[in-house]
Amino acid sequence: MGADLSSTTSRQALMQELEEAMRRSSAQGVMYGQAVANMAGISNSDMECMDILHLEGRVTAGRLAEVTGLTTGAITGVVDRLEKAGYVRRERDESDRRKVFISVVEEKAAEIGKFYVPMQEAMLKLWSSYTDDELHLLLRFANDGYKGVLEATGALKAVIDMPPEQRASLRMPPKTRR
Amino acid sequence: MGADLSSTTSRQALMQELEEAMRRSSAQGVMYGQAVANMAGISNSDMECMDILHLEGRVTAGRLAEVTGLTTGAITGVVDRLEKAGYVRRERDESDRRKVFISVVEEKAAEIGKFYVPMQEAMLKLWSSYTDDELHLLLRFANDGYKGVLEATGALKAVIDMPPEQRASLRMPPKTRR
DNA sequence: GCCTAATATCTTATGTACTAAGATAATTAG
DNA sequence: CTAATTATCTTAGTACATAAGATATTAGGC
Repeated sequence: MGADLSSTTSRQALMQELEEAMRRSSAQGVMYGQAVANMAGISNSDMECMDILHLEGRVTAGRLAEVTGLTTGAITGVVDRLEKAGYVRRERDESDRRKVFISVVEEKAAEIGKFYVPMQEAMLKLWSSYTDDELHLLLRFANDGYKGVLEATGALKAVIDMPPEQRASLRMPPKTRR
Repeated sequence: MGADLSSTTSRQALMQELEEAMRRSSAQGVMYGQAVANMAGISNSDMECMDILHLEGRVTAGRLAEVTGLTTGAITGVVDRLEKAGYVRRERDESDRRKVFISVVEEKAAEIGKFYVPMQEAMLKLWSSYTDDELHLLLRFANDGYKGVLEATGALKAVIDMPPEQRASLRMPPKTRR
């Protein structure tokens, strides 16, 4: 557990502060992303798919559904919009003609990239104030953090398997009327 | 993952790696939040408002609209849903009866809190592997990061004032009529 | 006090993006 | 060749958002 260098209390407070700071900056990051999507005139999901396309390159519609957690029907809509706006192209796989590969139209996508310039500059400025060793620590933190959140996402499913009398009250009736 | 500590190139690569790691973990964090909202049976906006209520305490409907960026009409819907599900209560301000304060029903809201336990445990575990000094560095980083993103969000508005021939293609058709 | 303007929330009409279920089309297995 | 499987698209219905305006309350000028 803790490398308890000074008092336990202050360390606890430190962690609390850290949690809040992380939450704040993360929330602001989400806002930035939404602002970019807005300016580009596409939805959040559309933007998320563009992100995935950049990271993974040419992917199938099914893969997008898998990663985003959206239904294949929703992905059809996403790709329709992105294709119509000129950001991506549909390309049938010639060896398996059921599959549809989605690929980015780089020249057009670069227009979106412009909106990320302020963010990239801010991050660069921020990071340049750290030593290599400090950056390594941050990298380790980010990687461990990712693993931690993944782990927590898995553990979250276990929470649903808790005493049923509690669970019942948490559930929302999926059928609603207006 | 070899680290070349000396050359500028490796520092550049380090930053690139850091950017990607941050992006991944942040995206995963968003996913976690969505999963929690899903399990609690409320929408993302509903959850965001619950968050704000926890941070700011008893706030008016108008304040929620202001912070979330949603219209007041949308907030009416959010509060309707949350109230119906028992998470919040509407309370008219007696000194200005136009205003409606929204306050959390703590006993009910605690049920949502349960879903955050896995995340909190993961973070606690993660942070306990760092020294106090390291945590201070991380805190500084998170705070500076927040400021950086805020700054970038401001700068983003300036990007819209770029050559109009580019902007036109980016704009969303506001094709609503009434 | 009364009329007008301003403020805070809610209502209505409408549009977008989602899901669920199933249709369509291509591939694989028996 | 037929049946099962896989990948995407289509259709019908729902949720949640906006825009504009309705409603209710408060505040200001006379």
